[in-house]
Amino acid sequence: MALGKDYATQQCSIARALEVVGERWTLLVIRDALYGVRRYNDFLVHLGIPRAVLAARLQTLTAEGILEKRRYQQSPPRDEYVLTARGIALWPTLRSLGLWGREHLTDVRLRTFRHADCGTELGPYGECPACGTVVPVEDVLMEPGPGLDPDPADPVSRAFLVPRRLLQPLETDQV
Amino acid sequence: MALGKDYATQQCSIARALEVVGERWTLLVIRDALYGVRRYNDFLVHLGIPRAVLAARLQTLTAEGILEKRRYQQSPPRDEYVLTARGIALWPTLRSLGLWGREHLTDVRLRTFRHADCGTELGPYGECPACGTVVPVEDVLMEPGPGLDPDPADPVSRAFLVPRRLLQPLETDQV
DNA sequence: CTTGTAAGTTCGGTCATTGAACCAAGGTCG
DNA sequence: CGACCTTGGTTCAATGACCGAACTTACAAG
Repeated sequence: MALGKDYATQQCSIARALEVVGERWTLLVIRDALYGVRRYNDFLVHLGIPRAVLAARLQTLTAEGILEKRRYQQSPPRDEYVLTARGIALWPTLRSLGLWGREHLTDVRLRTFRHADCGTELGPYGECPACGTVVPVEDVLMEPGPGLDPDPADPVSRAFLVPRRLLQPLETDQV
Repeated sequence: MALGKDYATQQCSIARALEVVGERWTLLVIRDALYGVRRYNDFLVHLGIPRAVLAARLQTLTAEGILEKRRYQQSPPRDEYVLTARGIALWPTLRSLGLWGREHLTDVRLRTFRHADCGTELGPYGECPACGTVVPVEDVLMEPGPGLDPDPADPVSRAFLVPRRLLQPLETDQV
């Protein structure tokens, strides 16, 4: 556990949140899940995470109600991990964290997020400045930016080179 | 480092951000800095963090330009750590993370954040719904909520039992 | 019946975190 | 003067987390 009992003494919802999502890799797993990744192997190749750590994180996130494990084929038995409402609710946090990283650290535009209905680029908190509304996560269009490697090694990164809606299931087989 | 070279291969500003602020304790140090904590000892007692880890985090955050070390008295020489603009820019991220934690994990209202000018409770991203503007961090009033321990052990937590503006320097000596 | 795939588990080595003890520069008290 | 206090650290041994590689299971395809 990232913080364990230490954070339990903290009377703060930020500390509580970090107990759940503050471990290494966890927020990146959730990010990938928002981008449409659902399968163990896709997380694995896209994140470059050790297998044991990925298995542990998926289990913790499932236990915390952020991901849901569901069988997507019977034979051979295969499960996928899908974000719950609780997990999807982390989108504004990840959006603002990514924006901070872009503005204060990288200075390169790697991805652009737009309101799919009107094409307007999202504001800092995931709202649409044109429509004046909070955009539902499934109506966010993720576009590749100029800073991205045009020929990445793994199939998941390749799938992200074309505009996609958030939460739209990734089908690496069909790529 | 939280993610080290592993994250460097990720073409993503979220991953870059987590390289800098994703290590254990780091976001809680920044949270405390936003709440007005500036001194080594105040961070220490309020967070319950090991001394060596605190020293390491303060150094990293200073090197990354998120905190600034400044001398606040000459004799004996004493330094304090103050947030830079880059550090203050993490407020929306911490605000949305805390809100997520409150809504999805704790269900108890530990603190309330208001626009100091008009008393309206802040919206999910730190904006003032009444004024329709983004509230500057120093104009955010932090109020204790009913879920807080009314008699905490450390003086920093005691200072937080009374409404305070964010970034207002904590003077534990005067409490 | 050999090979392949998806989703893991196991394991030895390395790296980070922890808590306790120690250090140092300068006060303050008697 | 000498003893103790405060602030802000450093050092160190023990524990725990993470890492990468190898192995496992369950099934399908050729």
